[in-house]
Amino acid sequence: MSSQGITPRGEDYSKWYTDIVQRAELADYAPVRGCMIIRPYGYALWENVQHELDRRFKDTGHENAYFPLFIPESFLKKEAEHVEGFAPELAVVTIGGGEELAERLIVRPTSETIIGYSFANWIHSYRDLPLLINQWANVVRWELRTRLFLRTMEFLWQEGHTAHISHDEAEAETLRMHDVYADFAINEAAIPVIKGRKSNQEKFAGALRSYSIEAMMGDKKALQSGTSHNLGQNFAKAFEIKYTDLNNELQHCWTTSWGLSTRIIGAIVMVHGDDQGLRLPPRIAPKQVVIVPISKNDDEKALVMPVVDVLATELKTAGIRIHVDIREGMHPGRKFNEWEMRGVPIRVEVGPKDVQNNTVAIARRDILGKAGKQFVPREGIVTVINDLLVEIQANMLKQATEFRDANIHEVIGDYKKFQEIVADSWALSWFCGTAECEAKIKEENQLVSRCFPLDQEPGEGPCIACGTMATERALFAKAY
RNA sequence: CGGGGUGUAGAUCAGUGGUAGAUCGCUGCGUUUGGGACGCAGAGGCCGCCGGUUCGAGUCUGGCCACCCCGACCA
Repeated sequence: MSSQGITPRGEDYSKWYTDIVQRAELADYAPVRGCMIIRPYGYALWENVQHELDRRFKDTGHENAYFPLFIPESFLKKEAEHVEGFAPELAVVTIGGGEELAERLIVRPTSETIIGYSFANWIHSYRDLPLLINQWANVVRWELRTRLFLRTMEFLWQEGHTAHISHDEAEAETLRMHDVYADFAINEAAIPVIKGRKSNQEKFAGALRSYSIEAMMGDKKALQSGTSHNLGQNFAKAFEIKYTDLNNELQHCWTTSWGLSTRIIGAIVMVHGDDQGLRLPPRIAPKQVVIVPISKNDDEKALVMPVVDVLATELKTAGIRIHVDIREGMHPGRKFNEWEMRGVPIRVEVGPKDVQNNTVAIARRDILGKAGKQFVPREGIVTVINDLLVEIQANMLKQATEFRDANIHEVIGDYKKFQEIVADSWALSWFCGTAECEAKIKEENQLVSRCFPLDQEPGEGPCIACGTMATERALFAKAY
């Protein structure tokens, strides 16, 4: 049976994750090394992610565009750090139409270079700035080890690219999009992310500064799921993205880039999933409500179905994403388990007793068993469901937040304790951020700093690695 | 690329040198349906690939390949 025998979440986390992703029909491995087939249910989830992000990008004034999959090798080589950072993970096309190519083509690992080329052509005057572009695309990185959604050779994402007249404006844009990601993660995906700045060692290849949102998975590992980069003038200089300012002088632009990928779906699975399977936050669940009609015979069916139809129409009209499970010959219990496994937030049961009593049974996915099941009057059902969807969304965020907070520990100055903490959870410690200290921690704990959280109280304390006074705390955790 | 595993039905896996198996799923018919129903019938296999030993190999053996897990690299 497809929904039986799920590996419990605590037993073997990797196995549980792969199991859930495949059984809930989000995605499968493709017969191509490290590549993924996203199934309709998984893609519907991604479409909701896209919708919510696009809605925000519209508010921030970004426009969608599309750039080529193939990038001339020479483009990548124009920015030294960038090519160095990506070189090991590039897929390169050397033959086209049976002929060896004069210049090799890179399958984009990200589009800064080809977009930089375009920006150089589009921007002439300060009046053309800021230029705010977003692209929905696939990219390819030749990863050594892959996992469904979390790391695949090819993945889908959105990448935003902008150009500005000053460093400060570019920095403001970077932080604005950083906020957009955090807002999306917290309010749509119910993932309580921590906003932070990457250390110099961990920042994007070619960037001045990188910011990320960091989330805690169910096994207490960290997952970086949305990054924003202030690229300074590095790419502008490499691609000659220049404008004429008010004084008729040529200036280089200041550019940014930021991206969020299908990896967020893996995060949703790992943050919210339980022993019973997937749990999807109502706001992005492809199906928010599943209606299961129950009838023993044709008479009962004739009684129940008209009520189900009315109910379905009411909910659909109210803009709720519903599914009516009319499969014959499958017992209700089986359907209940299947939809729980697929993470649908609310199940509505309609049987002869309900029709008689003018009620329906409502079961919520965030609270399983009797405690989460109630019989409510048919009248005003839309309001009840709408309120419950909001409540479930809030409860899932609350549960994830409590779990996260219970597993972050502040460690000051005590390296031994630091090592004990990071072996199993997250540590927040004063950190000087030098390459030497980063290397020491990596060597001795097999992990690097996740970020310097923003919005921290000013102060200073001894760097956890070297003991010299540091002015910022960093988060440390094992990561995907 | 290092360390550890696994390759047998759609899935999960048994299989002691001697006729290829179980459970679930799938198809058909009937009975069922408020927490994973049942009966009967059926379909489905180059036992990862190539060689060796043997009268005989899913089983022993050599090589190759693929996949999974733990690292290194990374979103």
